Amino acid sequence: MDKVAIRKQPYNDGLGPVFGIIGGKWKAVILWELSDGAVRFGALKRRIPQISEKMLIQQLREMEADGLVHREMFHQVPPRVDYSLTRLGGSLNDALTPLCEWGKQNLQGHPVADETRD
Amino acid sequence: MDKVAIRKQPYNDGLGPVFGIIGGKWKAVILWELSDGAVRFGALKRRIPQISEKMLIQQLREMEADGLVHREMFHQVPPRVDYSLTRLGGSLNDALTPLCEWGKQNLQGHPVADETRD
DNA sequence: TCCATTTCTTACCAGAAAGTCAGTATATGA
DNA sequence: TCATATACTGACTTTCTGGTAAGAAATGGA
Repeated sequence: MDKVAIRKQPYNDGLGPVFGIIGGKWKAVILWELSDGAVRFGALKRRIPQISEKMLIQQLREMEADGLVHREMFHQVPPRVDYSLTRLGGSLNDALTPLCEWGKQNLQGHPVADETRD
Repeated sequence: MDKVAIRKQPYNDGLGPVFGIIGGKWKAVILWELSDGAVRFGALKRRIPQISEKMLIQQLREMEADGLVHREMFHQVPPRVDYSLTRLGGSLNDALTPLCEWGKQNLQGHPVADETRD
């Protein structure tokens, strides 16, 4: 594995490191998709259609290294790999739900996320 | 003001847009620093020493546009500008606290945020 | 006159993050 | 023999983010 870029964040009562761990475009989404149990790589890909394979793998690997995600491979052909949340990943997911709720309540139809503005 | 880059996020039960709004290196930190009332630009700068003026202004402007932050200028010389949270910004801050707690409990001494790894 | 103060703007640049696309391995079934 | 499915890897390119440095405006004070 090659050198992973530091995802550096200013410290701030714990919030900085958190964004270091789930910052970026995909991590939180992936975490969310894993919340109801183990999912195969391919299935995960289908659940998040916009992501590229490369990104999905890259993010999963980083999350695995950070102890959020568990990876289990079955030696079959064609190969099968299941991803699931660790206890830590699950707890992070829990900590994320208020934020998710906030989004649902306050960001419906908000221009951010699908438009450009001046 | 020039075209602001879209901060595009994949939709996911509200979580995508949320990261569109507080994603990036500084927003959450700024939000946090505003939690105990209005702060002058200069004071904010001193509270977050690592941030550059350009970034601070840029992020504040985006947060203002997103309705998270209120900007009040006093016509004095030298100029004085106060920033404070809107109700929306405050509620986002609240939604952020579990995440912050999670970070404090689970990320103490974690390599992310101040190191490089392989 | 010249300097300091404060908030902000602009131009430019480096590096990081994310995207595209082609390729690899292996057993199975047609 | 050949295509298929699956989970990846690597090279390359594009887009985005963040950083530095310089300067503008306006007034009061040395």
